[in-house]
Amino acid sequence: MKELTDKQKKVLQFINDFHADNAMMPTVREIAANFKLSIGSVQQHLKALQLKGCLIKRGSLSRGIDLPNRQNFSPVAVLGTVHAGTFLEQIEDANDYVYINTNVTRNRKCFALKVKGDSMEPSGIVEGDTIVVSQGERVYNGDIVVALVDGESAVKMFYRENDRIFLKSSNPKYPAITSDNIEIVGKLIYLVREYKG
Amino acid sequence: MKELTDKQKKVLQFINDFHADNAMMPTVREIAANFKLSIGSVQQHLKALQLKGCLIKRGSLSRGIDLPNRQNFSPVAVLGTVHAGTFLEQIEDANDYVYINTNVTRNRKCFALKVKGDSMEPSGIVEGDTIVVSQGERVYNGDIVVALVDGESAVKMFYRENDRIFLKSSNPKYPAITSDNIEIVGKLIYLVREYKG
DNA sequence: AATTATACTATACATTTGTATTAAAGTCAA
DNA sequence: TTGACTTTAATACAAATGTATAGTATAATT
Repeated sequence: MKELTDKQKKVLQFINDFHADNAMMPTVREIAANFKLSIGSVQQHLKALQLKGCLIKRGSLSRGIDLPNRQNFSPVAVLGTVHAGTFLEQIEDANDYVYINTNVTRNRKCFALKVKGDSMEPSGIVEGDTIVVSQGERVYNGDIVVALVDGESAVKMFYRENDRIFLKSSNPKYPAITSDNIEIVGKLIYLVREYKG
Repeated sequence: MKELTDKQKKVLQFINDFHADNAMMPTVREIAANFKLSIGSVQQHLKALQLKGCLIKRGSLSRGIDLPNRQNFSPVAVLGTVHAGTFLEQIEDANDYVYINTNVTRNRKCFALKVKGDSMEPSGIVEGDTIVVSQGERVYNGDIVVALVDGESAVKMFYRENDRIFLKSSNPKYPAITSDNIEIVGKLIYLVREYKG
């Protein structure tokens, strides 16, 4: 990316802001109106930004500007609650979503869960946290997973020793779990926490 | 919001997905093409969705669909590292950003920091976490804050007792801090953690 | 039977929007 | 000065897009 002139920076900034506010890219004329410029002048700026790699045109679609470093977010459904240590409560109508950058969710099959309990507290997972779980991932010793043990689900650290799976809480007051009937649902890939009040 | 028909749900879902993928709303004809429908049919669906409050039209702009529950994200700059317990390292060029829903950042002045150290581990804040701090907030006992103590910065729990401020680590191996020269920089409002590998 | 809501097609028209062309003036470095 | 680049304007045209109209059909409700 070459250096941008002041005016080019301002135009790029405006495009960015406009998109953040309106969820759509501005038209040539909307940019022109903002800076009190002519259409041709804006065309020139867009052309320069394109040459410098800071802007992409999508054919001749309307509002067809795109930004190379655009951030994309996709909704991940919060499907239930994990009483970290024991059960998973399924939520009936999944109207709750967390929005995760597609850089993270790319090519993955994900869902999210609300955490209850303190069994993973020393790993930094506390009550109220929302965890994002990716299904069908390869898991290694020490990974944090959501697993089904005899039909009940929990968030635990995964360990395989001599072909036997152990699920350990990071909080020492809970014992490690092992069973012939353990199914790994998915692996933790993301966590968000909102502090309210 | 009234009940949506199956077809209306599908159309709404497509609009949502299209926007997530392309950062712009689809045109009437793009929707029509996706479902192999006529323009008029799509117009009908959009009209119904609008009546049911699930969709907003912005005048007669191109791609002028908007969604009432559209999620907006704004960049929050990651300004440095907090060696949770001691220093704050300032990062020179802030090219790192976290994107936070504007529902959270609304009307706030925020910045973000990378966490190092384990002094807040029992509160679920561990090394590598990115915390979002809001400046100029009113803080109450028990809130987690970023504070300057004699010029050095740290993430701690805030307590005021008899007009004296105490900053406590949740990890008991660190002592509480008190000083005549404590400045509260901001209050923790959000935390994100990405599990890599 | 009449009404209402849904679902769909086909076509025409008006507006919005991107693009091309031409022209002029300013800046900066070789 | 020349030349390259930037900045700006005015205008015209083509493509994309929203909107309106007219008509058919089905299902559920009154």
